Amino acid sequence: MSEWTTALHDWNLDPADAVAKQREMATRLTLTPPWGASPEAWPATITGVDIGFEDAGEVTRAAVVTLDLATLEPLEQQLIRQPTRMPYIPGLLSFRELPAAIAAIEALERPPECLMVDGHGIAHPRRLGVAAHLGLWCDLPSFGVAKKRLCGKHGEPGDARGDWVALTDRVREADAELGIIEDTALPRREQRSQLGAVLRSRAKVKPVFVSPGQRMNLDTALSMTLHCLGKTKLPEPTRLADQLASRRLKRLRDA
DNA sequence: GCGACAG
DNA sequence: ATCTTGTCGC
Repeated sequence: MSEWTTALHDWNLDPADAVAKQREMATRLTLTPPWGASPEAWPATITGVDIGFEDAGEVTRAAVVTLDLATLEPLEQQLIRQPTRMPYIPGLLSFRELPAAIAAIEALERPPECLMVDGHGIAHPRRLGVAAHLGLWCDLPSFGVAKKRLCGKHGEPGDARGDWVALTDRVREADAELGIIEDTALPRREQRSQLGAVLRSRAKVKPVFVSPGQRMNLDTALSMTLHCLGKTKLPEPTRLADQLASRRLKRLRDA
């Protein structure tokens, strides 16, 4: 894991180059979904993506689970294991997790139509969290559902499932182009950017952070997340990918 | 200069 | 993320 700077597909990146690459890629994001916030126009499936590790991080495990979006029944799943090539660096998570995630997605027999990723979408310092990066790479609508905040500020959402508050951040480089500055009429000094939502997915449980990725907006990402909610804090696609990627399931009852 | 910091 | 059992509470 010492030569992690050497190759990620066709990239040859050290941290500074990765950051530059993120700025460039954020430029190519399109926050317009092919369908709206109402279920009638949505695709037939949604694919949950998550990454886990073993051997003190030496091995990366990428799991993808495709569910029928109407019934939330699992249709197909893939699990890929490969040597880890990069350490974890806050803000550069996608460079560590994407190679394996992409391999898992390519292994799917049924082409994914929409991706729900464990992590952030544009709720990232340079607006390119894992979900956005992966959606851009696959050219698929994508959004992120993260368990912790990476950047931005927010209040406390209400107690009921479905309650949410906005996650906003100071305006950054890509924001005008992305169209996420909430009030362009305000003095530059007071402008804020709309990154996503802090959603109470389950009563009395810490909220999750929902943010759009590629070809997606907050309304639709929120609607889809709520629609995919089962009885737990995490929506089904991500929850299932999570238990697949996490080694505990394999240890307890390997099947 | 001092924190904060997805998985 | 991961190392880890039982346990308190809705």
